[in-house]
Amino acid sequence: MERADAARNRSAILAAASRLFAAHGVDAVSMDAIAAAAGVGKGTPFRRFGDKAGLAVALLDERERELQGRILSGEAPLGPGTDAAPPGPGTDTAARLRAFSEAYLDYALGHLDLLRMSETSSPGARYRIGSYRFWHRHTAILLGELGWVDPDAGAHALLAPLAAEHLGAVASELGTERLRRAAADHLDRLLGSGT
Amino acid sequence: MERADAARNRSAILAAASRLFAAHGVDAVSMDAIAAAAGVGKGTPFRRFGDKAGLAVALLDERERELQGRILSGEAPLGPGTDAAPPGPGTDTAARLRAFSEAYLDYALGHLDLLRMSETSSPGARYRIGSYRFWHRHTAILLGELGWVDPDAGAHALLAPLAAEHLGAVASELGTERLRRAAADHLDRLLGSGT
DNA sequence: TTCATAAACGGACTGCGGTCCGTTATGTTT
DNA sequence: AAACATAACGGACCGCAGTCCGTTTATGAA
Repeated sequence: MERADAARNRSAILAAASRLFAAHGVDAVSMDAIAAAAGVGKGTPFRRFGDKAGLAVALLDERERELQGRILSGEAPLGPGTDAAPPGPGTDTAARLRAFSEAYLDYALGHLDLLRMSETSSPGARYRIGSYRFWHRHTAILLGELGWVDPDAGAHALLAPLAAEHLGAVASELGTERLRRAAADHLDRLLGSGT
Repeated sequence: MERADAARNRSAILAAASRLFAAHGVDAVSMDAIAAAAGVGKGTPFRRFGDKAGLAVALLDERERELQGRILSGEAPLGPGTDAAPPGPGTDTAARLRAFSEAYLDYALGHLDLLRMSETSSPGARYRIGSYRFWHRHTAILLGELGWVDPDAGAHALLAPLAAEHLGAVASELGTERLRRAAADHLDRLLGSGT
């Protein structure tokens, strides 16, 4: 179990990081500054969170879990719904994918800079963090239900345009409204719009 | 025009970088090391290429231009072919997109680490470099010919799974063969496989 | 209460990307 | 050929992410 001082420092660091990120932007805040603001030594944030990306992940954790909860056990179309039947061709799998894409977009666009920090700090970071594995697994399962040949690979391809890096660039070039419409169109084309 | 010493240093730096990258991998080679190996001061590579990503772009330039040439004026299906007719619904636009995807995959998988360096150094780097604008423009034009509602946004979405970061992660998880098949499948779904 | 142990701490340290500015080379003009 | 203007140079310098290790502190056992 976690020692008392460790727990105290963890929350102090998270609070300081949250405050400084909101005030100056994620990129403009150094780990030194966070440690100083939290009243801890420079090494502590690294021991606690690994690196700056890990800190971002920890800050995103709460919102993330909420979305994951809605997916796992929330209402349709995002979640499985109250339907007692086991998941299968009966439920509208395509609708669940569409709902996921929209919900994820909402989540991501609301925390773009934090998400980008969590995904782009080290090479391949995005694909290693737990949350990506979750989104990937969820997507792959649904694609499997739809009969895709290689759901794992398909899920990666489906998630690629949802990367923070991509969203940030496209949103700033085309605006979020066009981005949302394009994401919906894209999914319709992949899943078959009418089906 | 470029001064003689500048030209000399530029090629010395490119040669040194190419050699060191091949020997130790892109990430393991510092700019200091490149400058030292090229026999120039530490500031020179930065003045010449801006940053490490710019150096990577310069090294990719030749291969890149070759592919761009084949697209602009090469044979079908990648290029417009010898067809004297103006581009339009007559030529097989979907086939050109498929050919582009395959050719780009070959190019990218052959230089993954260099490409990743060029795309992920600074936030949004990928979307600013000239070559991305080229691939995007080409793709958008073809999507326009196919009657897509928002070809610009569609092109971004189509290129997202071709990002170096994405290719690297998926290739190391699923292998290049599965990756290639998945990319082809993905495009088939987006364009309509039979059409 | 004391003690032992292991966890946590903190700040000095390293290496890197990138900048700055006084110095030097280049090529042009007279 | 000499002087001039300016482009290019080079290395000291900065800030940051991340590491290391001697020191401190929490905690459970004696």
